[in-house]
Amino acid sequence: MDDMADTVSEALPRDFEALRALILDRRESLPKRIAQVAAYALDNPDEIAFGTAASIASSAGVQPSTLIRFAQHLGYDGFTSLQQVFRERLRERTTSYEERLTVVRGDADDGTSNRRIVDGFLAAASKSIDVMSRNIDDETLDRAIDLLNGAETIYILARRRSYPVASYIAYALGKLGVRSQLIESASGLSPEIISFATPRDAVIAISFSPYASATVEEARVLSANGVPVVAITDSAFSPLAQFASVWFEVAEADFGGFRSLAATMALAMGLTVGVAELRRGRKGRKSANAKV
Amino acid sequence: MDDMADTVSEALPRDFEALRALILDRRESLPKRIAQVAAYALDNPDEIAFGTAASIASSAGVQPSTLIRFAQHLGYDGFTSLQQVFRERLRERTTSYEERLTVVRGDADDGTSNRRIVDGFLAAASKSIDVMSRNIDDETLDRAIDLLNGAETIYILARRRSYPVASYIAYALGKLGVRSQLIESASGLSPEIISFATPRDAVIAISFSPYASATVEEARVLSANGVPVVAITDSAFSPLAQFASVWFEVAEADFGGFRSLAATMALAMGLTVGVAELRRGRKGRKSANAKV
DNA sequence: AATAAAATGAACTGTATGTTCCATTTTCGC
DNA sequence: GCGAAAATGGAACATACAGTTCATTTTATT
Repeated sequence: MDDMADTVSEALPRDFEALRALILDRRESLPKRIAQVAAYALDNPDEIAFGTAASIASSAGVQPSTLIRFAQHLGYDGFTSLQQVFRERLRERTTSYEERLTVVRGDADDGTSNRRIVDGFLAAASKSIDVMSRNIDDETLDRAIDLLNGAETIYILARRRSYPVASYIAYALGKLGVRSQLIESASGLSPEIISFATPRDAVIAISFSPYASATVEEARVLSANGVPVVAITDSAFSPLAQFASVWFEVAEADFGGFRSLAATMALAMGLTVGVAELRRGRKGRKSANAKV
Repeated sequence: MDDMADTVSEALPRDFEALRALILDRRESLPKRIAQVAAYALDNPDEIAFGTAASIASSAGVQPSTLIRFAQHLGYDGFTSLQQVFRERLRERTTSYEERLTVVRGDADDGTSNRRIVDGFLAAASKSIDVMSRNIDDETLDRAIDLLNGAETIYILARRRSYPVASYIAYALGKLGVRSQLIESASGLSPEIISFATPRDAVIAISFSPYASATVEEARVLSANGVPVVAITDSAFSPLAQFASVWFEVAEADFGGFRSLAATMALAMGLTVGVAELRRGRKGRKSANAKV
C-alpha cells in the first residue's frame, strides 16, 4: 500500500479541480468505503477543508483511518496533505469584491492608478450582482414575465444612465422575435409613439434616482391609459413604484459616485429571455439560439 | 482578565465584517503586541483561518500566547473561537458564481423557472468580472487612458450588442465634461461625422464576434486617417485588433447563448473615469462628483 | 523616583489530533 | 469452495496543538 502509491507517474493534484477530475476518473475502481469518502468529499468540500479527521469521518459514516487510506489511494502521503488542496480551494477565491471595494476606497488617495479605478468598477459590479442574487423575489419575477408575455408590443422606457439597459433590452427582444418599441428622446417623437400603446401592450420602465422626468411622466401617462408597467427602480419611494403593476428594487453599488449597471443588466436579460422562453414554449419547441 | 472579558454587553462578532469593524474601532486602545496581531489578522485573514497558533504567531512576529490574548481581549474565550470567524468568512462565499453557472446549466431541463434564468445571467456576469480582474493588464490600461486623454474629441463606435456600452460611455463622458461623439447607425450620418475626425482625436471601438461590419469598417477608415483607435474586443483574431493602437481582450461568459456585458461595462467605465481623472488633475483639483 | 498595574515572553501541560497497527471481514482468483 | 489478497473496523500511539502559568519587562500613576 505504501510502495505503489508513490510510484504514480502523474503529479498529484495541487488544485481542487484537478483533484476532482482525478477522483471522478478513478471512481469506478475505488473500494466501497473509499468511494463513500470520495463522494462525501466532492459533495462537502468545505467540511474537508475545516473539519478534523474524526469529525469528517463521523459525518461521512466511516472510520478516521479510512480518510487516511483515501488520501493515500490518491497518492497523498496522508490526510493532511489532501486537506491542503481543499483549503487551497477556499483561499483562491479569497478576496471577495466587497472587500476589494472597501480596500480600493480606503487608499484611494495614494496616487490614482488606473488599475485601481477598473478594479473599483469590477468590485461595484460584483457586489451589485451578489446583492441582487440574494434579494430577488421569485414571485415578482414570475408576475413581471407573465405580464410582459401577454403584451402585443413591449415599450421600453429609459433615459440617461438607464438608457444603455433599455437599448440592450430592445436589441435582445428584436433578436428573439418579440415586438418592442424603444422610446428615444432623440427622435422627439415620444408623445406620438406613446399614444399608440393600448392596454394589450406593456411597458418596461427603468429609472434610478435622480429620476429622469421624461421617463416618469411617460410611464405615468401610459399607466393612466391602462397599459401595465413593469418598473426597475431603486426604492419603494421611487415615483415609478407608485403606479407600476410590478416593480423591482435593484440596489446597485457604486464606485466613486458611478453606480454599476451590472445587476440591472442581468435582471433585464432575465426578463427578456424569460418572456422569449414562454413564447417559444407556447408556439413550438425550443430552437437553438445563436450567441448575441 | 477572565472576568472583564465576558461581561461585555455587545454580542461577539460572528461574521468577519463585524469583527473587522470591532478591531478597527478598538485599534487605538490595544496594547502594542496585540495591535500587531490585529493588523496582521486583518491583512492576512486566510492565514488566521488555516494556520496553527504557532505558525501564525511566527508569521506575525509574536508569541503564540499573544494570539490567545488577542482573542480574549476581543471577548472570545480563546484563539479557536476567534478562528471560527475567519473560517466562516471563507465558507460563506462558498458557492462561487462559476459553480452556480454549471449548476444552472446542469438542470436547465427540469422546468424553466424564471429565477433560474436570472441566476444564470448573474452567474455569467460574475464570472466575466472575475476573469477580467485576473487578466487585465495595467500597462495596456495606462496606454489606452493616456491615448484617450490626449484626444480633443473621443469618437465612440459600437453597434448591436455592444451599443449599450457605447451609449453608456457617451453619457458618462458627457457628465464628466469630456467631449465625445457617439456614432449612431440610426442617424445615417456616420460617414459625415467620421470625416471630421483628425489624428488629434481618438476612437473607442467595441465589437465582439460576429463583428458588426459597420464598426469594423468605420474603425478601419478612422485608423487609416491617422486617428488612434482603442479597441475592446474578444480575441487577437478580431479585425479590430489588427489596426488598433491599443486593444483589450475581454472574455465575457454567456448564459444560454447570451453573453454578459458586465466586464465590458466595467472596463468602459474604468477608461471613462480614468480619462476624466487625468484631465481633472491637469486642470485644478478634484471636484466632488455626483452620482451618475 | 518609587510603586503598582499591565503587558510580554517563554516554558509547561493536558488534550485532541493524525496516524499506525493489528485483528477481522470481505472480495477475488483458481 | 479454498486460499490469498485486499479492505475494513477499532483501538493504541506519538505528537502537535491550544491554552495556562509564571517570571520578567514595560508602562502608567503618584
